[in-house]
Amino acid sequence: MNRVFFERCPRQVAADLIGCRLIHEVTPGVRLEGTLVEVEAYLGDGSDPGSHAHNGPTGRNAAMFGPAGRFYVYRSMGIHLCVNVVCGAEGEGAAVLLRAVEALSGRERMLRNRGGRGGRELTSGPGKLTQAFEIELAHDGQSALRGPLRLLCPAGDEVPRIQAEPSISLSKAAELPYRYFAADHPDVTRSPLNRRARRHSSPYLRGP
DNA sequence: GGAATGATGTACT
DNA sequence: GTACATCATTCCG
Repeated sequence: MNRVFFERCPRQVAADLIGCRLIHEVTPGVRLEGTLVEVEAYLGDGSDPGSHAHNGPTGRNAAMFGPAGRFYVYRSMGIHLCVNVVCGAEGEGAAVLLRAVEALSGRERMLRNRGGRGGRELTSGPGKLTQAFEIELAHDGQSALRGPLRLLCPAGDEVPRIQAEPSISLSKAAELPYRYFAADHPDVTRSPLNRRARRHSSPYLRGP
């Protein structure tokens, strides 16, 4: 995985990210690791009304307009943090939101971070995974290619079956954004939790 | 199982 | 003031 990987269309990046690893080396020797099983693409160039970048750069979304391959971390609904990877060309404002992972290592520490909520509730949502992985606002703008918090493509040949779920209608856009998830992990997120998905009764990481 | 709601920070009108 | 790229809790069946 290199910077060119992220300099493509966010939908291609999103599809290729499924099955990749999210790694957070909190301190030397303490390593949290998981497999990405659900992401969501946000297009750039003002073409995605649902994107934080749609109305141009602000203090919060500045990282989205920086070079590809860096994290964009922001506070959602006042309580939770969400983490994206910046994609496309610099200044384009494209990104992929990391929505769910399957925990691989450091599960006990994640469980503590999550206040004891484990099982499917451990990392099955944008706010949950940032809490479990100890992702903070300080990671905003940092590289996703190297550093304590980073993404890694597995060398193996385990290529998960990918499903794309076009969110057929945001109130503002026709068919954006796009959610991608590993079909092999239908249980990682609960059924529709966010209002938008509920409103349009679109399946939210439901099994085949 | 599914639906409604409060908590809470920030950007923006 | 309003709208959110959410989550946990509390209802109801």
